[in-house]
Amino acid sequence: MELAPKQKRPAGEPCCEPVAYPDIERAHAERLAAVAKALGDPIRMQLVDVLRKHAGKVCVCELVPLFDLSQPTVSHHLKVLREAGIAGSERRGLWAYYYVNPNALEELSAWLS
Amino acid sequence: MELAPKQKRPAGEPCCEPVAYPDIERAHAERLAAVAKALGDPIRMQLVDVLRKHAGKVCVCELVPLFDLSQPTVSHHLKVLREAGIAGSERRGLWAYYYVNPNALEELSAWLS
DNA sequence: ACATTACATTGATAATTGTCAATTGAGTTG
DNA sequence: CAACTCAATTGACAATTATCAATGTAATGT
Repeated sequence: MELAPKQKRPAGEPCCEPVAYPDIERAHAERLAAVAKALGDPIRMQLVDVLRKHAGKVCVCELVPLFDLSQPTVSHHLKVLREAGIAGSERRGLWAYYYVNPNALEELSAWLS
Repeated sequence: MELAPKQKRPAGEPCCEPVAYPDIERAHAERLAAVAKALGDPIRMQLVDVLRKHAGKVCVCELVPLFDLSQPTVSHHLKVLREAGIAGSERRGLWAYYYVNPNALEELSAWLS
């Protein structure tokens, strides 16, 4: 958007120490933001919480009744978590089991602290 | 949405150990999700990163040129961060200085690990 | 007072998202 | 094969969001 040469300070004191660097390279920010975005919904946050508390894998048929949502909607949220790398799934016969991939969460957690 | 009595197992083995609990109370999930949602945009992620790296407060006039975005758009993102409790601002004369409120990030970070 | 600067707000718009009903797909049982 | 079960996908729709241009507001400088 070309907003480059905007530095016409009003003669008075400058606003602050010279510059603030965008250290974090864009790619990293995008990756972290993607994970955060996937967590940015209360339903998905609860899904992750349930999955994490059950160290093993949890059947979708157990997850759906936990929420006042249609099965397709829960399925949608699980897909979002999958695509963000936060959750993984595994089919076993008729059922699908979901689990949390701790790496994705650690990545964000590490950056946050 | 009344999807309660859905437990008609197909006679064969059950899908998994009885239940998965929604331990996390909804309010907490909503709070955490709100913070995550605010971080769920690459621009805001970079804004937070810059603010954090500059322990002090950073002038908006330094933040705007870092992005290929209009000043109102950056202002919008800063507002989102403010409303999520992630950032705070302070006016000093003509300028506005933003800073990160570490508590908000810690809250999320703590839950993540 | 008037012009200028910094930032916020408003209004508009295109893109994204959360949700459901209906359907599809895949696996199991009879 | 036919009937059934679990989960994913599709299509539709309302709500939210990211963005910009234009305007507003408040402080500063001349």
